[in-house]
Amino acid sequence: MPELPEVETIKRDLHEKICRDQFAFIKVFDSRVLANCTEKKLSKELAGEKIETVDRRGKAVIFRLSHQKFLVVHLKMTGQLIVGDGKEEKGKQTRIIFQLASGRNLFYNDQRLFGRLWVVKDLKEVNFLRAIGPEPLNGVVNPLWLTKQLKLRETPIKVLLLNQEFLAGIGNIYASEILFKAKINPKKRANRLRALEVESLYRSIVSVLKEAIDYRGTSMRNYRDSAGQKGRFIDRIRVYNREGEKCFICQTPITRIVQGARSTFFCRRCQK
DNA sequence: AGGTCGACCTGGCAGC
DNA sequence: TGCTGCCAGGTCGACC
Repeated sequence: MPELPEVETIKRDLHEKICRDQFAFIKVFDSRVLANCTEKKLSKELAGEKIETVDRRGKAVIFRLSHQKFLVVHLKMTGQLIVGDGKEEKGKQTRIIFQLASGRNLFYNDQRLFGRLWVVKDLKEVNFLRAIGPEPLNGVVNPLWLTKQLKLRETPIKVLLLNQEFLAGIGNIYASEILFKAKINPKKRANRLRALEVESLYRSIVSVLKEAIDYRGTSMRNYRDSAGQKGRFIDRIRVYNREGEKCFICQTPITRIVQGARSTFFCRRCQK
């Protein structure tokens, strides 16, 4: 579910709300979400830990704690991190409740149980963080870097955008949206993009992700922010999940294809 | 090296 | 109403 803009929204809100608060008591309702520890170990490791910062890397939320320790949360498709004032009831999908010293609760909800949490001393202990590519919005990624990287890849550009070892944080919604904005056919091989297309792709990656952050993400189905609110970028979506509906530019019906077992949406006329 | 597919799960929705 | 099948924002590992 949550891609870079959704996770960034959650990260900013959590940093604002619970930074400097402290974990008090942790209750686990489904231990399948614990990637590298038991309920007992999680409670023991976190109890008394102060939250120094809340960060993001790709689609993961990273709580930096006192005593050189990190809580890493990957929300996968349906995970949510929601802050309550301490009076809210546990929901059907609540898998963990973190009670904070301030009396508030941090809920980890996850319908499909794909999400995972790690407690580590070193972020390199988390496999996907070791292999993850650069952040698209932090200045490392630029047209020159993109040009060099694309030259090395024969894979269809849509599939490459989903590869987290290439770039961190882009998922299925934004991959389609970025390529629509850049007017690039999702089936086009990465190394076949012309200089102008690479330039356009770079600008689209940055502008689509930034705009989606401004709108606090996209709520297709399950996504909610840390207050349980939906993201508003759904109103700015141009192609995702719009099969058969008219392209906003040329009125051609939007096409759905399958690439790497995932749906891709695009306009046959605008994206040559 | 790159691709494709199934597995991991629950639940919403369309169609019959 | 209720059943079946399909689909879902992510990733991993097996296999070709």
